[in-house]
This record gives sequence, structure tokens and C-alpha cells, in this order.
Amino acid sequence: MKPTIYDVAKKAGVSIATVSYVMNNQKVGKKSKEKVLKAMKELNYKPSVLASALTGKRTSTIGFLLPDLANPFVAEMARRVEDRAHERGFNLVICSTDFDTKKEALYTSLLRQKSVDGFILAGGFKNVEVIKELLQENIPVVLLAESHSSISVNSVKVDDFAGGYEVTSHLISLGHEKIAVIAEDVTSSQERIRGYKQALRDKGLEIDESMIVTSDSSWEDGKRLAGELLDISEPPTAIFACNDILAIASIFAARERKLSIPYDLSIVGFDNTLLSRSSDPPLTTVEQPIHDMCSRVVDFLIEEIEGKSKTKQRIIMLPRLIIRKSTGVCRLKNKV
Amino acid sequence: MKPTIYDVAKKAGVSIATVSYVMNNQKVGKKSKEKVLKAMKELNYKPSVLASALTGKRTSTIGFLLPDLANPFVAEMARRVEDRAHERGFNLVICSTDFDTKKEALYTSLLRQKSVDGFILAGGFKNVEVIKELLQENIPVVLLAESHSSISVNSVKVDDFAGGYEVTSHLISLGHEKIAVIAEDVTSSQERIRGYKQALRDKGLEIDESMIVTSDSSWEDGKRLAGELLDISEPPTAIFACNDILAIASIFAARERKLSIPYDLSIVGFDNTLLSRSSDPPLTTVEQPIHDMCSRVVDFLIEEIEGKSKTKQRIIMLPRLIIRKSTGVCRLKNKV
DNA sequence: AAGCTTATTTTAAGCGCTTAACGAACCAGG
DNA sequence: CCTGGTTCGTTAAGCGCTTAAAATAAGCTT
Repeated sequence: MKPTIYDVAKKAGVSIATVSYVMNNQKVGKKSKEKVLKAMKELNYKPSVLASALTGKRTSTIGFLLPDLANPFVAEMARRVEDRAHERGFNLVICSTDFDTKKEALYTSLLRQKSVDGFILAGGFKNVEVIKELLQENIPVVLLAESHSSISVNSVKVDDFAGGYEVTSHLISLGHEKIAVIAEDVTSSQERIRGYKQALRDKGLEIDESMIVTSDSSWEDGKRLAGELLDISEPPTAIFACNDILAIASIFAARERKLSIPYDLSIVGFDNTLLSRSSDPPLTTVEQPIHDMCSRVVDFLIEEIEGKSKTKQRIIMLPRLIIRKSTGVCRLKNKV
Repeated sequence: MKPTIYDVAKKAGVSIATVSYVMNNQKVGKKSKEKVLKAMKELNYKPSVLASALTGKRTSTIGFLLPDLANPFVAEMARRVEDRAHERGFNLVICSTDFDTKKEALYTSLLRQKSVDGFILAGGFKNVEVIKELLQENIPVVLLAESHSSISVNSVKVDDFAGGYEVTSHLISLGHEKIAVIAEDVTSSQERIRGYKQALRDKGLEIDESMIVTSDSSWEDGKRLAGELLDISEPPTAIFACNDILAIASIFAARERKLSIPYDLSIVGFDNTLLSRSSDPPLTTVEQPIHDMCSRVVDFLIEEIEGKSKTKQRIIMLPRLIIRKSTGVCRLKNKV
């Protein structure tokens, strides 16, 4: 059996309270302290987090809900969040929600039963009711790469509007005028679309709503949607995909139609994942400062957990356009 | 405050024992049962996992240690494991160990303090001492995509020997005779190398140990090693990388040297990740039955947790060679 | 209707730890 | 040598739940 505090106390010849006090660095006489420490060493004693959490201490565990761990961008975020959390002495319970409000509600509920100290909700967390509930019950929550304007909740994200704006400006500067967007059904995509529209407006180009389509975030759907866009009579000359996977799916759709990239079609992704560097051709994309965002979100949450945070904040970081080989001068430019 | 079992008992007008019994589906009179259920509904009562675990019940939480969550293959495994675990009512605490024996020891220790019900150790879990310790203390453990012949522990993995053999045979059939291997410092790579050597032997080719190099699994190191291999006076005509990332890093190294693939150099990866499909050129690689492996490993662990498993097993699944565009006929063949 | 079973509940003792409250031991001052 | 203030340590209640054992209620028999 694993040793308990009683075993340590007996071995050290003191009461369990004394043992507890030395573990928590409370005032304890030098001699007892030594005896206890010695006993702990000898028994290789590790206190039970369960028991101490039951008395009101933290579990040092964070619930991390994200859309899909298999998505490389998400996985990378998870890794960064994990690193920072460990540095701060926390573990992560990770759950993929698949953008499913039912799962979101289920997992938050389950994790609360397990007494996690707080939640990081990443990507497109949809269930606003759940967030409100957590907030109302004073459970620490921070949103990552997402924000809901309707509620007052801490969040850390990239400036999606700026990202969309930059991408679109870049495309326009290459002569593209008919630019499609393949979005995801999440708030960040909405922001990027806002940026996209603003850029079009600023250059005096008209906005064609039929050029904006929303995917279910899967590779397959991305490819299907890109295909549909390319099959219309006057197809777009550029596609702005709201993540790298959708962008690569678009490359595949284009390839099936014998379109060469960027000669016949320019494609831009988002996230600057490993995928974007190794694809054929390498993707022009938008880098998110994952590292900073994730460290920040963890620190932020822990502040809340420790009750140090005063006011709600929304932290917005700047994205960076990375130009690679998937975008080029619009071939139709001369015709116009 | 969250409602406790006392609140439910009071509201239902019964003792807490009765409430506990209805939660655990013990014999309880119809009337009391209804009253309790009603009270639970009304209070939106959720029992504390902490408290019940303290009395000896499961936490329904699995510790999942893997080398690096940011690696797409690993992330995909994590996703599958997670799915199956959730189906079976378990959550995952995920930790990246970076092949670091210190971290392996630290994280297992931490998670044990948190009373996880068992461990899945994935990828290249190096710290055999830790595994032995877990085994000795009767803590359920299953290895995933890894096995240590020196100890008797449950494991689920692909037949790495067969994978290495197939890759090499494929390359040989294309006329390659000088085939390099970029391995990882893990047991699965050792197996693949065994398969590689066997294939060479079976075709009467000689084995050149200098063609076998071991990376630290990072992209950068893969690229560096591939570069070194290509810079020798009689470079290999094919590279077998032990995972897709290393393969793509090799592509980059080749590209820097103006080598075209597969014309000047054939490259094979392993794992069949998203990366291998979207790279330039798409990679010939080996598919692991991730889905099955991961379901199996979870079921396996849960059997152990529930005390249903009798004997230790090693489950080996078959890999499948997927031929894409990164391998081709050896250009030097005619010269020979 | 007493006596005996059986079905249903309650009592109460933990699980391993924290912490407020209390007590003992010690030292200085008077 | 007694009083009051410190310092260290112990006692014991409690966190929310489980479960063996005891108590009570209900049902049958004769």
C-alpha cells in the first residue's frame, strides 16, 4: 500500500498535523521538521492530491477543451499550453469537442466533477451557455484563439481581423480581384472575413457574398467546397482558406482540375503549421504567435485560479503574413 | 456552493447512505429512489469524483505519456486514444516527455499522486525503471507503439520489423542498393532497422553501418543528418526515414542540394500522417493502423484497471506500405 | 397477534489530508 | 516562585463519499 500521512507521522514520532505542516511549510520546530523529512524520504511518501483537494486545496489540474487534437495547429497549441502549465505546476486534462455543443457541455460537466481548477476553452468553443454557467459559478475560464463579444470573459487571441485584412491586401496587390474565402464556422473566421471585406472595400473592390463559403473544418469538406468554387463559370483567381488544412485541401481540389498553383490560382492558408511549410507548393499563410499566446493564456488562467486577477481582459496579439510559393500575380490581370 | 450528498439527502428526506446507494444502483426501495432522483435533478447534483475516489473508487482518469504532442503522428494517436477513452468513460491527462527519462519519472510520479487509474506510455518511453516500478506496484500500464523485450508488460504496436522490411524491399525492387536510414532513438526504429537489414541480406546486398544514422527526432536534426548523408562522396540513392517528419526534412535537405525527388533520390517516410499526403512530392510511407491500435490499447488498459486481464500480452498489428511519388527507379541502376 | 424472515434504511467508521483551537513547555520579568 | 507571553506540538472536527453492521419496517406464518 502507498504510505499515508499516518505512516510518516508514526515513523517520525509526531502527529499527522505536524507532518502536514511541514509539507505546507508552516512553522515547525527544526528537530521535528528534520525527523519528518527523513521519514518522508525513507518511505518515499507522496501526499495524495485527492485527499488534500477534498479539504479545499487545488487539484493543480486544468481542463483544456479544444476542437480536435488531431489538427496540427491545435496540437501545437496543446503542446505549448502543456509546457507552460507544467512549468507552473499544473496538469492538463484534454478533451476534443468537435465543435459539438453537446460534448462541450458534457466535458465541462465531467471535468467539474473531477474538480479541475479551471478551464481553457480553445478554438471554436460554441456553447455560450456553458461559458456563462462557468462564469456565474466563479470557475476560472479563459478562452484561447476565440472570443465571444456577448460575454465578459478573459481571452487571448490573435487579431483575426488584421490577419484577414493582410491576406486580402496581399492578394489584391498581386492583382486578384475575385477572391474566395473558405471559412470555418467559428468566430475567428468571422473576424477574418471582416478583415477581408474591409480590405476589399478599401481598394474599392466589390464584395461578392457567394465567394464566401463555410466548411465544417474537415479536409474533405474543404476540398469539396474549393472544388465547387472552381467549377463555377467565373471562378475566383485566389482562395483564402481560414486554416492550412483547408488550404491544402484546396490545393488538391485545384490539382484535380489541372490548375497549377500559383499560376492559375493563388491560395493562402492560416496558422503557419508544419503542413504549410512542407506542402506542394509551400503555402503563403499567416503565423499566429502560438508560443506567446499559449504561455499567456496559462498564466492568465492561473492568475484567476489564484484569485489574483482583478478585471476581465481580452488580450490580442498580432499575426504575421508569411509569403511562400502558393500566391502569385493574377494571370487575368492583363485581361482586365 | 456546489450541492453535496447531504443536500440531496436532506431534500429527499433520507440519509446520505440511501443517496449513495441510489447513485450506485444498489437495492433501494422504489419510493425513496424516486425521491432521491427527484432531489438530485432539482439540485442539479453531481457527485464529487474526488470524494468517491478517496474511498477507493476509480478516478476514471488515465495518464497518457507521449514524446511530443506537437508531432502530428503522436497527436493523431492522442486523438484516437482520447475518443476511445471517452467512450469508455475515462478522461486523459496528457504529458509530453520529450524522450527525457527525468520527465518520464516526474510525470508518472505526479500523476500517481493524482491517483490516475492507469498509464498508457506511448512512443519511445525510455525509462524502463519507471515501468518496472509501476508494474511492481501493480499499477495498470500498457505501452503503445513501443515495447521493451526485457520486461513483461502489455503492449500494442505495429510490426516494425515488417514495416522496415517492406520499405527496404520496395526500394530494392526499384534498383536501389545504397539505402540510408535515418532512425530515431527508440525501440521501434531498432526494429525497423532489423527489418531493413534482413531485406538487404535476403537480396544479397551488403549492410553498411555508416548508412544508418540516429536523429533526435527533430526536424532540424533530420535535415542536418540527411544533408550529411548526401554530402559524402558516394551518397545513398534512397533514404528511409523512420517517420514522416524526418522524411520531409530529408526532402528539404535534398532540395537545398538541387536534387530532385524521386529522380535523384528516393525518400520513404513512416506513419502516413497528413504531412505525407500534402508534401511535395507526396511521400511513400508506411501506414500504421492508428485507429485500431489506439482503441485496442485503451480497452486493454481498462481491462487491467478492472482487473479482468489474466496474462500479459503483446499485440502486434500489421503495417501497410503506401507508395506515392517520393520513390522511383534508381537512376544509377544502369551504371551498375 | 406473537414470532420469524426479509426488505429497506440508518448509523457510524473510515478514506488521507487540512486547520482552527487547545495545551504543554519554556523563558523573562517581577 | 508565580505570571504572562512565546513557541511547538497535538487534538479533533471536517471535506464528500462508501459500505459494513446495526436498526427498523414490512411481510408471512401459524
